Amino acid sequence: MAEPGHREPAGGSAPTLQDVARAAGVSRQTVSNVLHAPERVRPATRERVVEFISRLGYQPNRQAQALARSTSHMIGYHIRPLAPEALTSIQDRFLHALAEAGRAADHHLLLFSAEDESAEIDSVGRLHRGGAADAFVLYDLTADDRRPKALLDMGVPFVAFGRTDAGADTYPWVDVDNVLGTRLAVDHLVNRGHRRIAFLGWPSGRTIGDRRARGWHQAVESHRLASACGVLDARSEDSVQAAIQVTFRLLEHSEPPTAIVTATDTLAVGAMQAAQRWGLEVGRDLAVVGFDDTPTAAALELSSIRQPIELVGQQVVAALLGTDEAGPGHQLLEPQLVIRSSSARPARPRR
Amino acid sequence: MAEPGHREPAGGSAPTLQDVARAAGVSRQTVSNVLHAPERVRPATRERVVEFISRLGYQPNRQAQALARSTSHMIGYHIRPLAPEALTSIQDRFLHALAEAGRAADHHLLLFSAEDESAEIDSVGRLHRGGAADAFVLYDLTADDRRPKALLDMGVPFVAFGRTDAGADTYPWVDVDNVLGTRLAVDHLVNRGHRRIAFLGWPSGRTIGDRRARGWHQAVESHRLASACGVLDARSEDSVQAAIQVTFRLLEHSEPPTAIVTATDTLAVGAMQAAQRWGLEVGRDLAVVGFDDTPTAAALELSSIRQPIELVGQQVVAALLGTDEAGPGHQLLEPQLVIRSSSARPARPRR
DNA sequence: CGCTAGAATTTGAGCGCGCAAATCGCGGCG
DNA sequence: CGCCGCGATTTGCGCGCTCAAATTCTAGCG
Repeated sequence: MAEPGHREPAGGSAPTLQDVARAAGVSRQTVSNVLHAPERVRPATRERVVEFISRLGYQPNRQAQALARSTSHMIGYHIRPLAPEALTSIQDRFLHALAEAGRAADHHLLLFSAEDESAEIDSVGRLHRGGAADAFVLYDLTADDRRPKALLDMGVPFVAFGRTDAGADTYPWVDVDNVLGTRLAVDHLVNRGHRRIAFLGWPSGRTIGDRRARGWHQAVESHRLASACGVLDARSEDSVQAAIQVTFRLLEHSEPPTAIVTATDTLAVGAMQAAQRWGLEVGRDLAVVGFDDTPTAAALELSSIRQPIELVGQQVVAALLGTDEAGPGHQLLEPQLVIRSSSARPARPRR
Repeated sequence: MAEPGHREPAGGSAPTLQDVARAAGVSRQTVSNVLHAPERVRPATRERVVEFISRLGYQPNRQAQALARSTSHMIGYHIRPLAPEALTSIQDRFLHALAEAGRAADHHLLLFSAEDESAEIDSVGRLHRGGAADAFVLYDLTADDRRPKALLDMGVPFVAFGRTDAGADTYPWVDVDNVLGTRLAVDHLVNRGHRRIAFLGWPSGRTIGDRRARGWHQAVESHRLASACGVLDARSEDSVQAAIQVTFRLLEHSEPPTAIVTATDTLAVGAMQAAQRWGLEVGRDLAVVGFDDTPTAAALELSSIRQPIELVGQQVVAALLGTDEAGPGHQLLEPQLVIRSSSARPARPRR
C-alpha cells in the first residue's frame, strides 16, 4: 500500500472513479459527489475519499465526463495563416488571452485549420455536431463575413472578435472601437501642435479600414483642421513598399502634412521609411502614428494605437460561457494610444 | 421522410450511429463498419448506409470515440505569452503548421496555458491522465529545460521543437540547425566581399544563442577572416535599445566591421538603427543579416535566416503519430538565407 | 423501544461508440 | 437434398462518467 502523498506513477493505466471508490471503501457515486457536491457527503467520508484521490493521483477522464454530460468544455478556434505582410502578433496575443481566460473557467481551446472559409464553416459544423467543441470564437471578421450567418443557421454557439457591416445585431461580438483609435491619434497630434495631419489607410471596402478612416475624418472635422483634407486622405494596400510610394506623394504636395496617422503599423513603417529617404527625421520633421502596436512598432519607436486584446479575450470567453444573458452580447472596447518618439516631440513648422 | 441530399437541420440533438442504423434498417455495427472498414460490408448495403449517413448529416461523436478507443486524437500544446520585445511570429507560424499537419492526420490541437514551468508540467500530467490529449508538443526549449525529463518520468509521449544541452538523446526532438544558420549568413557576406564580419548575439548561456554564436565562429575560422575576432564578437540582451549601444561600440572601433551577423532580428533592427544614426547606409556602408525572418525583417528589407517552421511542424506531428519507430526521432533541419537589400550589395571598402 | 423524516450513500441506466465473439444467410458440394 | 464454410451482419459488453431514483443509515421523538 502506497504511503500518503505518494503519487502512483501510472502503474498501468490511470485510476478511475471506481478504483478510488474501491480503495476508499465507498461507492463510485460518493467519490463523484466529493468532487462535485462535497456538501452532500459527510466530512469524515469526504476526507477519506479526498485522501485516496490524491494518493492514487486520480484525474477524472475528460472524455467520459464529456460524454456523460454532453459538453466538452472545449472552445473551437480556427487558426489562420498569418498574412506574409502583416506585422501583427495579434492572433498570438489573442490566443494566449483566450487560453488564459479559458483556464480560469476550466475550458480549453481546440485549434483547427481549414483551407478556406467554406472549409472552415464545414469544420465548425462537424466539430460541433461531433461534440468536439461546445462553442466557437470567430476571429478577424471581414465586412461581409459569411461565418456569423452560417453558424447562426447551424445553431452553433459562438462569439466574434470584430463584426460585420450588416447584421451585427444578430450575433454576439466583442470589438475594439477603431473609430476611436484614429481619433485618439489625431487628438494626440493636435495636442502636439500639428494642424496638417494626413491619413494613410487601406482602400475602402474593408470594415476595419473604413472605421479607422472615419475616426480620422471625425477628428479632423471636430478640430476644424485643414479643410482640404481630400489631399491628405491617402490610401494604399497594406504593404511597406506601397506605403512608401503613397507617402512620397503626400510629401511632394505643396503643403505637405506634418503628421501622418496610418491604419496599420505596416503602413506606418512605410511612412517612416519614406520620410527618411525624403530627408526628414521622423519625430522631428514628421510625426507618425501607427495602429496595432505590433512588436515592430516598439522596436522602431513608433507611436501606435494598442488594442486591448487581453481584455477582448476575457470578454469573449465571458460572453461564450456567460450565464449573464442580460447583456446584449455586444462589447465595444477602447483602444489606447502608446506614445513613442515617432510622435513625442511638438510639431515644428516647416517650409 | 427527408429527401436525399437534404441535411437534417439539427432537429434536436445530433444523430447517433444508432439513428443512422435504424433509418437504414441495419445494425449499429454495420454503420460503424461502413465508416471504418468498408470492405467488410456488401456494396449494396454500404451505399444505402452512406446515403443515410449524409442524409442525416451524421457525425461521429469524438468524445464517445475517444472513450471507447481510449485515444483522444488531440495534441496538447502549451501556449506561451510572447515576450514583449520579441518580434517573432514563430509561435504563430508553428501553431498553424501544427494545426495543418494535425488536420491531415485527423488530429486537433489542444491549447492550454499555465502560470509557469511547474504549472505547465502539472497541466500536462493532468491532461494526459485525464485523457484530454494523447501527446504533447514542447516549444521553445531552454538549455536546461526541465520539461523533457519530467514528461519522460510521467510517461507522457511528446516531441520537442528544440533541444536541451544535455540528455537530448533521451527524447525525440526536431530542431533547426542554428549553427548552420549563422554560417550561411557569414558565407553569404564573404561572397559579397566582406572580410570584417562581426557577430551580435545574446550573452552566452542560452542554447540557441550559443549555437548561433558558434556558427559565426566556425565560419569566420574556415574563411580565415579577421583573426582578431574577439573584438568582433559582441553580445547584448535581446532588445533594440541594447543592440544600438553595442553596435555603436563595434562601429567606433579603429577597424570597424563592414558587416554584422546577429542572433535575432531584434538585434538586427538595433544594428540597423545604430548604423543609420552613425551616418552609415545599411546595405551600402554596412551589411546586416538577422535571424528568424520575422515580418519586421521583411518590412525593413533586412536579410535574415529563415527557419523552416512549417516543415518543423510537419516533422513534429509525424514523429508524434509516427508508426515509423525506425528513426531515432532526432531531426536537424536546415534554415535558409533570405537575401534582402540590407546585405544585397557587394562590400565596398571603407576608411 | 419502535417509528420516521431526513441525510448519506448506493444502485441502475445510459451517454455514443468500438471491439470481439456470436449469429445469420447463402452458394457449393457430396 | 442436406450440410458445410465463409462472408455479411448482429449482439453483448465495456470505456468512465453523470443523473435520477432507490436504498440504507442516523438521529430525534413520542
